[in-house]
Amino acid sequence: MKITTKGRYGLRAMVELARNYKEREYQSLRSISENQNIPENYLERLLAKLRKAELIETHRGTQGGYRLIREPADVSVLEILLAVDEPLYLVECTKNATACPQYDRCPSNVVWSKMAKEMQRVARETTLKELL
Amino acid sequence: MKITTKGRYGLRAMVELARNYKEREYQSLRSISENQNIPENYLERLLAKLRKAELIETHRGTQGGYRLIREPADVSVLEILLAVDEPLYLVECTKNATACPQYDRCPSNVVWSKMAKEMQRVARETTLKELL
DNA sequence: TCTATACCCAAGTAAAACAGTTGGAAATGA
DNA sequence: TCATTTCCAACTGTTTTACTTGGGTATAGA
Repeated sequence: MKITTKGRYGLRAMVELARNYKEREYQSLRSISENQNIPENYLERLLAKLRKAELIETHRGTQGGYRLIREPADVSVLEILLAVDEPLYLVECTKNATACPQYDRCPSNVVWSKMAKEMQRVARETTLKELL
Repeated sequence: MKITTKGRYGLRAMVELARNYKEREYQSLRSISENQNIPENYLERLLAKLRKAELIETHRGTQGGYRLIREPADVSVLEILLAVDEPLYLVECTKNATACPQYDRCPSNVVWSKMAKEMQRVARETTLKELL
C-alpha cells in the first residue's frame, strides 16, 4: 500500500517546475530528470499526462521544455496525483458499489472510504506553493 | 494504491469473529471462509498473523477454531491492519529517513506523511464494534 | 535549408509483488 | 484410534510496476 513512482515522480517534477515558475521559462526534460534524479524516458510519460491534464504546457525545439500553466498556489497535490495515476481510493467498491457483490452486507467499506476521504482531503488542501 | 486482500480479508474475518464474540465459541476456519467468501488456505495464513499479534486465540481439534481475545470495542482497525500487512505508510522515507538519499531537499515528504497520518488516525479511531 | 535541440508516442520487458495453492505435520476430543 | 481442526513451509500463476527501446515530429538558429 504505497504511492507508486508515478505519483512520487510526478509531484517532484511539479515541485521542480514550481520553483522556476516566476521566470516563465521552459525547463527541459533532461534538466528536470537530472535535478530530481528521475529516469528521463519514464518521466517523459508522466509529463505527457500532466500536459493532457492541462497542468503544464510545452514547447518544442531549442530552448523548449515544460512549464506550469497556473501558479503554484493554485495547483493542488490531488490534481497532480489524479493526472499521473489512478484515483485515490483504497478499495474498488468505494468508487463503484457494483464492483462488490456483497457490498450491502460489508461493513468494512465504511473504514476504507473514510480513510480514502481523509487522504483526498489532505491532498486537495495542499498546494504546490506550500511545498516550496 | 489499494489496500491488499490481506488487509481486506483480515478485517472481514475479524468482523465475522466480532459478530459472535458474546458466545465465546470457537469459529472454524471453514465457517469464516465460507461466510466471508475468502479462500480457505489463504485466510488461514492471515489468521495465523492475527494470532501472533494476540488479537485472536485458537483451539485445535473438534469444535476448535478461532475467537477474539479482547472485546470488539477494544480492537482498532489499525491494529488489525498492522497485524496482517505492512505498516500504513505511503512512501519508504516517511518511516525511515535514511531510506531516501535526498530526504532533506524533498519537500514532497510533507504531504505523504500527512496523508498517511490521517489514514492511521481513522484506522486507529475505528473499532470493530463500530463496524457491526 | 540544414541541423541540433527538444518534445511526442507506442510497444516491449525484466523484476517484484500479489493472491492464492499444495501437501503434509501436529494437536485435540470423542 | 480416528475424525476433526489448526499449524506451517514451499511452490506457482498472474498482474502490476518501473522502466527501456526505437522510432517520429516540431522549432530555432546558423
